[in-house]
Amino acid sequence: MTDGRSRRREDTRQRLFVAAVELIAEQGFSATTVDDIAARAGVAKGTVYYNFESKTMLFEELLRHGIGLLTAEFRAAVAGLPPRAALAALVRAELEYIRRYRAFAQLLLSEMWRTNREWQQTLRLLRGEAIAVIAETVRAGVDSGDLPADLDVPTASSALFGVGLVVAVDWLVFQPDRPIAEVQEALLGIVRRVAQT
Amino acid sequence: MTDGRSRRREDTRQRLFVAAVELIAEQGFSATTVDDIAARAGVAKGTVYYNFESKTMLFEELLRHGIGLLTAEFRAAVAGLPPRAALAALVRAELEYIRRYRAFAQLLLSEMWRTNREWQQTLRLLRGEAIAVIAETVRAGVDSGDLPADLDVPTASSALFGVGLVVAVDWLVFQPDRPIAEVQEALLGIVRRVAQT
DNA sequence: ATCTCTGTACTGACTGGTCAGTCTAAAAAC
DNA sequence: GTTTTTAGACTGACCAGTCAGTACAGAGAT
Repeated sequence: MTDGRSRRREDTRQRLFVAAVELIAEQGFSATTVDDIAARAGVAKGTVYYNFESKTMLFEELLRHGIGLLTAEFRAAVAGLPPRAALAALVRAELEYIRRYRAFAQLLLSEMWRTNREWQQTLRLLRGEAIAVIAETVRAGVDSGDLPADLDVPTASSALFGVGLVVAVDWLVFQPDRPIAEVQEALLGIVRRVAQT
Repeated sequence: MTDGRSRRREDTRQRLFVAAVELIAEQGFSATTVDDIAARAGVAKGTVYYNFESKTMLFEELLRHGIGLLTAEFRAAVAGLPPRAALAALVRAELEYIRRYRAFAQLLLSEMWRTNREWQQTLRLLRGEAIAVIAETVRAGVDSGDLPADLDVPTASSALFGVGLVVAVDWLVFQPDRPIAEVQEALLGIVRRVAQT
């Protein structure tokens, strides 16, 4: 599993992920061709189909990989913190993630609210996993009295997730010269004020 | 201009707009075929090309039409109001618009942050027109001292626009049974708190 | 009133190109 | 010697855009 052979194969898969995420972020899933992905990754087309079952499966595995990473960072960020600090840590983690994987964030923003696509079910499930971490934190805050008791936990959680995504990507696309630290401050300010009881 | 012939033609164009906006919101621009649009509108494929130069031009005219409407409603909403009331009116107008044209809002959210698409330039321009109305209002608020003097006007304006879009569409897609009035209250609450000096 | 005539709106079969996915034989990596 | 990758020709489905032809409303002409 970690011998030379599979390490090599894992490299190729990573290169294909990187190529696919960039192209799909720019153009969308349908407008991106498998030939493009192979060319950008510097591999032959056959290699794509040696490593992935289909274009759709490549995309689904990409989604799983990307959101899995995000969920893991969310979990690491909140570990052991009290509710209010944990909430701030989540915002920081989300923005840090978007800064590192901006193409994936852009892709998520564009494909997240689609309906009637083959991979839509997968995406919903994964989105749910990431938001569940946020929801646990918000729930803890409500239970401990740190957050307003009448707060709608699932709604607040998904709104928090979406707001971070849209504000950060908007900033990246339309004002790419500005430092991400500013977005982070602005968002933290918003969340802090909103969370005030 | 308003005789039977052009009225009929205008009807057909409207039907094509409606069909196109629904399909593109669900599937995206590239995944939506001209045959699909024609079929949903109940016309022959040739009719699409009789009324529009190309699939891309149909989409661009659709964007112009939809965002033009939004911009007009923004202008009507703020007319004559003092800054803080105008800001609340803008949020209300945006949500009212999204409630009425939910498919168009979904489409906007999905295509807004794309790069490298033929119609991207048009979309940026139109987005700028709508946000300009928000920016004028925010600017007036800063000048009159109703809003913090150190507020970054363009950033705050585009963030406000994007946040309304993402929160409302997220609600519509993932919790469609809930009344939009709740989103409106939640968003107004957020904006009110954030705008506090 | 009926009868051409004319431009407008629309039709749907067809074309040329594009693209996901297949296949092969041989090379390279391990 | 087994796994992974290569290069790219090929197939079949699909799809944007075209075009010759139909339908029909209304505007004179008789």
